[in-house]
Amino acid sequence: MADISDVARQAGVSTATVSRALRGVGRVAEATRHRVLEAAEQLGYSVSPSASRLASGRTGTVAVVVPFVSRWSFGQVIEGVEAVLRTAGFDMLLYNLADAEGRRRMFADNRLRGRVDAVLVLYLPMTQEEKESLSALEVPVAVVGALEPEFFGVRIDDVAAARTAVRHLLHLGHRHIGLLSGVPYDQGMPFTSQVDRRVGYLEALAEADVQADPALEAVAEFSIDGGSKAMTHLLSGRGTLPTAVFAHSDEMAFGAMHALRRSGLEVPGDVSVIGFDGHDLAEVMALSTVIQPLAELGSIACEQVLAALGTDGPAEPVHRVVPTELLLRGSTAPPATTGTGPS
Amino acid sequence: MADISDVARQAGVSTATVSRALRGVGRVAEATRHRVLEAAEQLGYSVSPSASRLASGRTGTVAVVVPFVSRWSFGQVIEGVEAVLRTAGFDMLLYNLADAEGRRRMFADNRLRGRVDAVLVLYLPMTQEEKESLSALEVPVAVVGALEPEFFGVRIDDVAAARTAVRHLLHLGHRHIGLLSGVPYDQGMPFTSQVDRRVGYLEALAEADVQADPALEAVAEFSIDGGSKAMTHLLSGRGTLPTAVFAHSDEMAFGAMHALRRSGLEVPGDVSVIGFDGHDLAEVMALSTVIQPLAELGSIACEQVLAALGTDGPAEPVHRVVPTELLLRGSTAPPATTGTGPS
DNA sequence: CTGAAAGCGCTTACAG
DNA sequence: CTGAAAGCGCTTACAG
Repeated sequence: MADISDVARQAGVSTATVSRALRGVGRVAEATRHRVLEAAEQLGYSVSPSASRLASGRTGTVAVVVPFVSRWSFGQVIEGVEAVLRTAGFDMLLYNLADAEGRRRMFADNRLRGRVDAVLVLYLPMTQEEKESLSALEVPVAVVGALEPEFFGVRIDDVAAARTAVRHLLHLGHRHIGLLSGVPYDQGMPFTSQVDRRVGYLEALAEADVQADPALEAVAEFSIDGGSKAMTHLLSGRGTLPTAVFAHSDEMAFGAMHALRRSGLEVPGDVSVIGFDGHDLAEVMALSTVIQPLAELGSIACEQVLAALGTDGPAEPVHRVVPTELLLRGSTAPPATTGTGPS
Repeated sequence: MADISDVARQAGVSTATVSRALRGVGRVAEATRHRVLEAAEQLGYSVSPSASRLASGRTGTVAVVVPFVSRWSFGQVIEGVEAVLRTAGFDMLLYNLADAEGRRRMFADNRLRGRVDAVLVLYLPMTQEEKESLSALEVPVAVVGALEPEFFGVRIDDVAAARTAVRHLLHLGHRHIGLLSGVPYDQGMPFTSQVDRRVGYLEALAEADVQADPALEAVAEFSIDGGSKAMTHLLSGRGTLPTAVFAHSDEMAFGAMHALRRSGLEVPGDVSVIGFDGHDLAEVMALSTVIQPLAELGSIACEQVLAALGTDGPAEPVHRVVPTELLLRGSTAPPATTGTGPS
């Protein structure tokens, strides 16, 4: 491979000029620039990323840290991030935490040091230590799904979104509303979203003077299977059966619908179901849901750190909250007239 | 940040020894190694990736090139890749082609040069030029979904898998079997899978002496919406209506089921549907499908290139075909007794 | 607008 | 087993 000195020789200039001409920085005479470009073209030259990184300290790379790559909602956010990155000419390094060991490697070992110009953390509750380890990187960090004072951030208003969903069920006449709550992957820290969506649920109930019933809450994984298990748990409970459930994700809602049908119950005839996310398949499943703009959350976070990388970037982390939308489909209806729900 | 010379000084050795001790290569006395490790620990030293790359020529990074990050099946493959990479301590650079422009940037501009030690290409039909651009990288390349002589590769036997699925429909008594075929994202080159699955479909029909009917084939995007459109197209055709359809992906099958229900047709009462992939939601949708081990395809491809990176790696590209499995659920049944399908 | 030169921080034959 | 030194290929003040 030709290197920068080959190009310099061919163009009859110094390597410094080649570097400037190729990157379009500094003052280079038009004619000189032209000669350099031509020489580079002729020699099939492309700059060595490793050398450029070492000399400049810039990597042209952004890390995206996710709990689970293959979960639908993360795919959406990643897509949003990727589009912005691609346009800006940045590379994306994807880190899947997957388990405690992966997590340790990422934070404790400071895996990211020197590898990226910025970090995007998607829906990950972090300990104080983990946050400090990120701060120690001294690069812009944006969090999707929470607003931390020390980082950029973008999220939806989970309390409001959940309240709206549950209000709708209340308006339909439901009084026994179950909550299918998701837990973060390591079962350790609950993430803001989980807590907030529960708060919204409780607020809506309180507004309507409906007594909250702990027996109507079930916690499980953020997945089809989790939703199915949580629903099954509620159905097998000794207490009141719900006539409607609010799930923390559409995938949980799908699992719940499946569990209900397996128990011989109809949606929405016996139990109404409302989900959260705006999954591709929600339409096919006729699922009412709270739509959140996942790809946009990713794009915004990405733009935040990219802006911070610029010379006139913000000095302080910027935070942003984006709106959600309740989309009603066939999975929600008034409760059966007996008002007692499925027997 | 402490650099390698700080560690060397602290440990009372040369930087060469620090480098060897830290990486565990070459001969280093146990006591020396110990002192180096301790010094590095004390100083909070971590090697500069940029410097290490420049000096060694290795990046510790593998590129994964996909047409669409957020499609379910790619997420599965990526997860398989990622698990292997994480264990091996490699980073993953994710490139989403998305459109012709992204594609051009990847191949023509040789974006990958100097950035990675190996490349994994997922389900991407490539032109001769694109393949040459990959070869020019002079790093191991593995393709998932096709077997190219010049690259490592892993795939399923699409012909056999499709044949098995269609045979099942034939055994049930269907004679008018539709094909919902997927097209690659840029509508340009058909990918091996698409072609092969159609071959399997035609072979199964031929075996059963069933005349293939071009009016029963529809081509659309590999998505819910694509499946819905393709199904709608078949239903609105002037020719014979199918009593069963074989879709190239579960997502297409979901879309088809949706389209059928919207037309007042029942699955499998009026039309049987069989999908392909083994999607998370296939169980909830009661979809019969051909299960392919997507994550495993990713892991295998990744292991192929990682092995090639080792000193005793294979000289020639290795190819592998993994088995699929037909899983029957409630979306397939014998045709209505009239034998003419939905009216 | 352009060049000489230092510097980025490692790795790796080579010698001993 | 260990070290001196070259080399990896750029970028960037600094000077002119």
